Amino acid sequence: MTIVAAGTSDHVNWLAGCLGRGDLAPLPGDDLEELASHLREHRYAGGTMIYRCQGVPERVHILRHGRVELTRDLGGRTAVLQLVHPGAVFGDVAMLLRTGEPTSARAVDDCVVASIDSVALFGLLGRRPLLTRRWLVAMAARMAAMEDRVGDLLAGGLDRQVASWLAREATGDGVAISQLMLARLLGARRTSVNQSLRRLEADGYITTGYRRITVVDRPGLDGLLSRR
Amino acid sequence: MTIVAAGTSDHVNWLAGCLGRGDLAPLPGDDLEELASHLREHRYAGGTMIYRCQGVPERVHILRHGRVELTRDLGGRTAVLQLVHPGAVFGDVAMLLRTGEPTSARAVDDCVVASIDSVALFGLLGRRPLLTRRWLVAMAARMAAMEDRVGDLLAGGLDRQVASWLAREATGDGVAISQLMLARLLGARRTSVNQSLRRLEADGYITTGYRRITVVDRPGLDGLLSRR
DNA sequence: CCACGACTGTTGCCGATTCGACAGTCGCCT
DNA sequence: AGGCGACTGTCGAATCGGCAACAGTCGTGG
Repeated sequence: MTIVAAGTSDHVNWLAGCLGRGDLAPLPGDDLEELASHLREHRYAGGTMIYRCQGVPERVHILRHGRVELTRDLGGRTAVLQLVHPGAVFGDVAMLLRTGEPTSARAVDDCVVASIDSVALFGLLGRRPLLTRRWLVAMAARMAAMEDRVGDLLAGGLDRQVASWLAREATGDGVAISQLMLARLLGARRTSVNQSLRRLEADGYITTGYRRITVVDRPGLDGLLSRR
Repeated sequence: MTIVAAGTSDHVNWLAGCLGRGDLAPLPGDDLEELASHLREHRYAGGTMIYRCQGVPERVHILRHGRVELTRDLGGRTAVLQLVHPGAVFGDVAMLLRTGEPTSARAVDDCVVASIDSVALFGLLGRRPLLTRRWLVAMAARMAAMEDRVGDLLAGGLDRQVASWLAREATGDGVAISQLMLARLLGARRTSVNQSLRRLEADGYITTGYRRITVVDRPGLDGLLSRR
């Protein structure tokens, strides 16, 4: 892990596109600049821990590059609660609620993570109403994603979960993910996920490769989810 | 459903205790009063729909009495995403994101629901920074609950889910809930939930009655969840 | 360019859950 | 008090996913 000073102008530009739906709650330039001035950038190699389940967290993180998984140890197994994408915030819930952070964060790929001291952010939210509003909208977006996730988990069989996850996560040319990680994300065994994937492949919806899943027939996949 | 004008002083007192953790983001009296002045109160009989999955919602709701379930129709079955308790907000996520409301709300018991026009609330959040901050904290609390929920769903077998739900939901003398509703809440079949309950009962953790589950040995239940 | 670690494909068995069905109980409403 | 609708308890058959094990493939780093 290396540390890099932040707060330069390209940080400000980058920040403007973060924190969820900027179009719904625009931020003035000086809010962005003050936020950027508090940020410090860290790099983490793929597979390393960013933090472990801990007490009240000292920093709130914004992911710049790579992917981060938030995990929780429950019942002897490790559940992956969320896969964080660039531009998203993590660690803020515990900070807002003043509770211990109940999850651990692990870099899936090589990552660049910007972070801000919890106390500084807390003060900032008090002084900058528009930042608070933006944060609220971003939190709502995450909440909607979490509700979708719960819906998937409740809805039915593993095939449906796999299909739903692919429909939501796969961009144009597919997803780079190992079957093992996908299995942990869905709370299932790798062998079962493998079988689901092969069924979807046999039905012509996807193709699979090494650490990669490609959606071939997205309309068909969507239809699968709405029909059944 | 009957409509009652709101905005009286007892509404203000009641509101002060709503919206999650008030201790973390206190609201001045005039913020509360303005919010209360916009509220209208509706009553719904148990079992009736408050709203169905719809377009952009016109009102945001705060539950005053009773319980409300937020459901989503997926894959031919109805999944219960959340069981709303008095003092909690629902319908705000879609309003903040300007999207259609993807869930339906049904009164489980006889309910009293206060609601505010979406546009009015939107304006209010713009004018009242402390209200926005409070709303953010309340949203964070719901987010934490949702993460717990996902953890339960990922963690393991049905017995664990039932135990975990009971540990979280059961107050002093138990919960009033039918096994069918609990099953829909956990995404399982009623017969399976029935068997889990009878196992927990046989092990001396709970007793069951008509539409009621009573936790007899809470320490044991907690132990069950942390150990395994 | 080779070796090793990580990942994928597959199989048989088993326990857990679902499905469909039915009988008995509870409580509310008339 | 009676009747009806909702809820609970139970069963066997079918299905799904978990478990354990192993062989084959990929790609990366030395």
